[in-house]
Amino acid sequence: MRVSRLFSQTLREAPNDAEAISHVLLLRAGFMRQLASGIFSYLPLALRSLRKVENIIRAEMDAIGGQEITMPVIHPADLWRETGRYYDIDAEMSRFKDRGDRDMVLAMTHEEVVADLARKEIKSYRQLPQLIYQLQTKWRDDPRPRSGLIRVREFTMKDSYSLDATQEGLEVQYRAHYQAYFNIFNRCGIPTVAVAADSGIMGGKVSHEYMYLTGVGEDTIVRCAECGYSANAQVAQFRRSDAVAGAALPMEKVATPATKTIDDLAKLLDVEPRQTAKAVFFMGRYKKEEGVGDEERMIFAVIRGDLDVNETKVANAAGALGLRPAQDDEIKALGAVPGYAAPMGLKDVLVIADESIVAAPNLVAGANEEGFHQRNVNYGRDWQATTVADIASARAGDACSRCGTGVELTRGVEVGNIFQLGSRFTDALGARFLDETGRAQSIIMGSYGIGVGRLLACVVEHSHDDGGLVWPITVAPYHVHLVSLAKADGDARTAAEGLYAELTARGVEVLYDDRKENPGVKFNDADLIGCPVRITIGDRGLQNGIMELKVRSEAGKGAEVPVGEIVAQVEAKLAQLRAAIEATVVEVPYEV
RNA sequence: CGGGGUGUAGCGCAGUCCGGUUAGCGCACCUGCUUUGGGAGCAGGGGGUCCUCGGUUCGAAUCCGAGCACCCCGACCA
Repeated sequence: MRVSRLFSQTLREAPNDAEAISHVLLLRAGFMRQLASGIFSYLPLALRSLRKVENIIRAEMDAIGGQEITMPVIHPADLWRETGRYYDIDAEMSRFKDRGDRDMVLAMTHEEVVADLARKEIKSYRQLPQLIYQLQTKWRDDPRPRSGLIRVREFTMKDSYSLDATQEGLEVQYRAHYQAYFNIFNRCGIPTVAVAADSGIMGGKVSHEYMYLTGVGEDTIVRCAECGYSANAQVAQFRRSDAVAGAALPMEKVATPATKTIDDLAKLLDVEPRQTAKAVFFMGRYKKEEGVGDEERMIFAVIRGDLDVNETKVANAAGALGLRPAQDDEIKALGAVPGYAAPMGLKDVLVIADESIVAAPNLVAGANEEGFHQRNVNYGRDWQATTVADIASARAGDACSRCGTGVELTRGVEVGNIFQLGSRFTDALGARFLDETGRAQSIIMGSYGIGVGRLLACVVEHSHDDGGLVWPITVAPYHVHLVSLAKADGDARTAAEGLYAELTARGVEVLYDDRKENPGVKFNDADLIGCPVRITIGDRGLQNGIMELKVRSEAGKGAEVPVGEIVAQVEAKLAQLRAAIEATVVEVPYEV
């Protein structure tokens, strides 16, 4: 491709509304342009890189038996009603009517369509297992797109779906994805970790998220350096510190004016925070039926005072689709006193208690009266929870649930996820097969996603410098950026045109800067666009019989290469870069 | 949805507080000449619903009201 003919232009200055480095560089280098919040056009350079990512994904999916298909972007709402997700999912799914007044939705994922295909196509155990996948547009009306391609509303996702006769079969396909995903991310040049995750709207039990660790990430990951335990903070487990032991004492009301926080309270009564009980109120959203608004229920979460409540865990324990903090007037409406709420004597409230509460005797809890607390509150004797569960958030330094070492918290971007779905969707849609004995059985499903654009953004976050992008060879839009310093016909131009033609003929992808620009402009653009290898051809070098070959990722001046050796040296360098990436593709032990 | 911020040429910005010639600067773009190995120089030139609608006023980019868009933090989410 000739730069003079390239559709996009580079920008000297970044648009003011770009903050994340991947966003800034992809805009400046002319890879993409924003149309609306979370909606982007991908220009020729970006599309080339995206296609390469997609082809890496295809190769790995095909290698584990995947068959590529394409499913519709627009689905009839009835299909989503059958699985119930039409009601479970809120405004994130966009809905509209077609001309026949039929309810339709924009696809945010494809479990429903796959289960529908399965019920129509799969009749016999002989047809199983299957693995189908697609690379296709998703629309998720995210309330808060941000950071360029890291979180968008319209995006391309690779989603694959496994269909199996048995749970064991599902696990085989799940493990195949587990490794294939590492292969994909490594080939794209980014390190990732697989972490235990919440399954969210997918349901199911086992799932992993693949995290690229970076400060710009929005997910918090709990990791143990000692034993390797890693989990999304939403579900991360840890060992709670011991409670202060003692025989149960009689309850005793004490005046505690103006103690809205646990710290104030502990100080006033001269106890440790872990000797108190903390109450947090949420409104939980429950399944919405046709034509009816959200049904909300008050949830009262109780946890030991030294711990923090984890909303995802509370929602799961309470069976709610989502939570929001309760307002003071909602709390009062139930007869509780904000700041002094007691778990005792509440009615019509779902009480979720953390495991830490049950084992801790003689806690200080609210007295349900402004300015008063109760001492010596004991679980079981004085109050009961609807559910006792793990609803605590792990913090840095908390003891690892496996080995007891202090855990670390890091931030990450989720570039992929894998779910063992089981038969939730196939049961809902009646997707069954006949087993060897002629009995109908539910098809067992798994689903597996990778955000292609987000992955590309992570590659940029991982690989750039002050000059711009530094593409791994595997996803670079072009292999070679050929800079011709010639502004008019002459030896340099002839040599550049000749090399461009020769490399292209040999299958090397070349971006050829044939513009009549000053050298500085061309070098800066080459650095910004970030192709792995740059060749510079100028009259000065040619007079000495050399061209310059520089590797983008290596500092310093490039190498002077005799004209006659340039093609061979370029090919050798490209092979070397490929080999370096390939060396990162290794077996990763499977961890649940 | 809550909090904060920003909307003036393709990009970056000034002008707005305190209303008043023809709305300005840098980069980018076009023409010519010169220059030519790390964002060149000179000269000439094109490009604007000053986010939108309404109001105040002799007069609005500027003041008032409403709305919209985009960004950041949070809620939320994959």
